[in-house]
Amino acid sequence: MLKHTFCHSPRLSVTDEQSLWEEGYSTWKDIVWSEKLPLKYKQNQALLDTCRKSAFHLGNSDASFFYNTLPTKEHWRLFKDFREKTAFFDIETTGLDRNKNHITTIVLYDGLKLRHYVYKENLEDFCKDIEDYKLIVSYNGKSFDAPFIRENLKIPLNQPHIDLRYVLNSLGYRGGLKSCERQLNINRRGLEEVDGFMAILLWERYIKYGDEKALETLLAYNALDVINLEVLMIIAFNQKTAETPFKHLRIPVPTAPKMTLIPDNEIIQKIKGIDSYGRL
DNA sequence: TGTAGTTTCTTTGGCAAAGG
DNA sequence: CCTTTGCCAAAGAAACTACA
Repeated sequence: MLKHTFCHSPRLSVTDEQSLWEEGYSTWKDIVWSEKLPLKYKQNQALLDTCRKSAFHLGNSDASFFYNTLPTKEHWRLFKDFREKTAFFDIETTGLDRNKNHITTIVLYDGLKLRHYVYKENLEDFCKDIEDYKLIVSYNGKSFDAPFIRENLKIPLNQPHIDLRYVLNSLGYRGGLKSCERQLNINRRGLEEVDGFMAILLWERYIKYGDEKALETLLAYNALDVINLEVLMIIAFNQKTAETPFKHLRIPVPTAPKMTLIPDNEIIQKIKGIDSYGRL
């Protein structure tokens, strides 16, 4: 998708880009090799420069160049070109306030390998593992997960970051991650009843009683969220490209990876209905 | 070529939504 | 509970057009 992108050039809107596509300018090459361009003087100058730079930066696998020049609404375009270097991630915490609460677990998924990190066990390993990726994807992570990680783990976490909340929102899907999954018929396989609040209670149970099954259930929930992020990203990417002339960019939806973390339904049922003071 | 007038892009501010 | 972001409207800054 990036090779077809022109709207990261100064003074060039997505509408201008649309008209370029309609006039037959499909890729950066078509601009660079063209005798004369159909836009206004300053736009043409900038566009020529942008297309040359873009070819260079894509050749260098430099995601930041595109991230910094594209309008935020168009960040989804980075996905296909940087898919091999993309990490999906999600955190669970003891609450929403990052001054009072801390991270309990993190799950990291790159489409092949699923890794998890646990507070006071191996949480810090996340810091070096995430460095291998050039693009990170989350749901509402720009305002929640990423600032929480920066504060808690003291890392910059400054990779280009696609927040699916806003991508899905622009496609008409709103109401939170679980709601988006339902609208798109994405399965939650035995974890339908777990939510962020229960994640706190599962963690408390693990800490209080050393209940390993509670931790595994929490990690299974955390992992499922992250696995579904990839599916959502691909569906969103396909719907976005369907709005352009470049439908051949469609990505097949992957089959779910095998899960070794097994949620414990007995614990889920037990915790369901407990209020924030731990009473039934 | 210089400048007024118009179009187009960018910045600013207040509001609502989402995460555990 | 708190923070960040996108959205939308309005104002501001650039750049383009027309005309003498």
